[in-house]
Amino acid sequence: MNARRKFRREGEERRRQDLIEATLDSVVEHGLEGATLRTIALRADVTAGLIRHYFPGKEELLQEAYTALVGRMTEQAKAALVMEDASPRQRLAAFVTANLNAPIVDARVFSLWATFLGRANADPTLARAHREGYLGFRNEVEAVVAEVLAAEQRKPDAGQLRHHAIAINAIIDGLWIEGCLAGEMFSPGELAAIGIKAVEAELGLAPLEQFQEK
Amino acid sequence: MNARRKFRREGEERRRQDLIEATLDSVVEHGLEGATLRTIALRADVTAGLIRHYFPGKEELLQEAYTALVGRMTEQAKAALVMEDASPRQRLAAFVTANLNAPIVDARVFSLWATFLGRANADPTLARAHREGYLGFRNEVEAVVAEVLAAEQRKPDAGQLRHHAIAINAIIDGLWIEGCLAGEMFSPGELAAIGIKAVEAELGLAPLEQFQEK
DNA sequence: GGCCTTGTTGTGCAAGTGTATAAATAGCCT
DNA sequence: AGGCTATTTATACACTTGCACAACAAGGCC
Repeated sequence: MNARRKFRREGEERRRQDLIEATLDSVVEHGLEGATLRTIALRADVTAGLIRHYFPGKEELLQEAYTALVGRMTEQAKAALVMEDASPRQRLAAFVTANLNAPIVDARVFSLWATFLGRANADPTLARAHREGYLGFRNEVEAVVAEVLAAEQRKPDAGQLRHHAIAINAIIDGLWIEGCLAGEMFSPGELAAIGIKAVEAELGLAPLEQFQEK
Repeated sequence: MNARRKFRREGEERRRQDLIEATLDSVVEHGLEGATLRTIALRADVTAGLIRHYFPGKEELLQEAYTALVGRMTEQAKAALVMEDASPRQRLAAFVTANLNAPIVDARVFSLWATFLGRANADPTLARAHREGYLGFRNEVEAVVAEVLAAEQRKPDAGQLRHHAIAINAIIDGLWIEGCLAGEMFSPGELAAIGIKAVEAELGLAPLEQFQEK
């Protein structure tokens, strides 16, 4: 007597995205291996069998989900750089600020980032996806740094530029983690302020309208 | 005719440590949920049933493993601070250097760190273990920073001190991650050099025997 | 309106999971 | 030497997992 479940046919792209989103949600909640096909399907309001219609297997689904996550993260981060009519220094500050506030500072995103990255050394596919995202990010940083220094009439060589980019990248990453893991320990905007000061110190820029301590 | 497997009785503490080590190895290789009791037991050269004799269940085993990991990490990190006959500034530099080289910079440790932390927001026990380790670390940083600045006749207030500690912590964490994930992209000692320069810039210390760029 | 493609469901299955518990034996104590 | 006990093995069990496949029906097409 159990009637068969009603369903609607969604467009292929829509379904795939829904499944990926449900996968990320499940991973946040239950971990990588703990996110089962049935859990994912339940969250996508679909039965488990359907997943196999869109993805060859669980592994591929997870990989696509991670790729989508990394893509979204770097896209959001870099979006802060496209500002018209702004000095290089303002753009750099805006970049730091954007990366140290919501939605990039977010416990859910961090959970996903850490969960997937934890398996990077055992899964070359994940490792490569991360590497590409990371290098893209760092290149963006390096480009802005070059602009900032050029505006200050300074001509660092390639090695110095690279070191600045690595350090600034580390500052942003480190503060991002602190914010994601313990957001309530910081007042709004505090992380961004710390980040901007640290970045400017790294580049040897004189503070603008602020006084140095003492 | 299968003879029963031979075995030796190990001391309790020894067995517990072996099991914890085997657990960490399995987590690195297969992930949190992928590390099954049988895998762990195999690695510890023991049968699965024995685990239940030392730990109430899998969850408790994982928690103890994580606690052991965090303890080892913070212990190693802080060990670099106990130096006799060294100026505060030298101690700070040694601290940064120690944290940006092996064995702290290590792909396996990073994998574990990320894997466990990925579940911190869903598992309060893990979250607390991390929080305690992190705060202890940051307090150490803050103490050294205070010494360094005092030696330079500077008297930052509590807020400035806190901000410096947060920033320096971020620098170390961020560079640590870069080193763990892409160690081969950096020449030996390069990360430590970048870190020391960034930290000194953050604190507004004049470089010692090096020239500024340009 | 009826058909036909294919997105979607439901069921089945072998392998593997954590846990429980009985059976064996290693090694200390007297 | 021989027993006692706690450590260790081995087996059993209920349940979940990823995957395979057959049945079904949603919705475009003529």
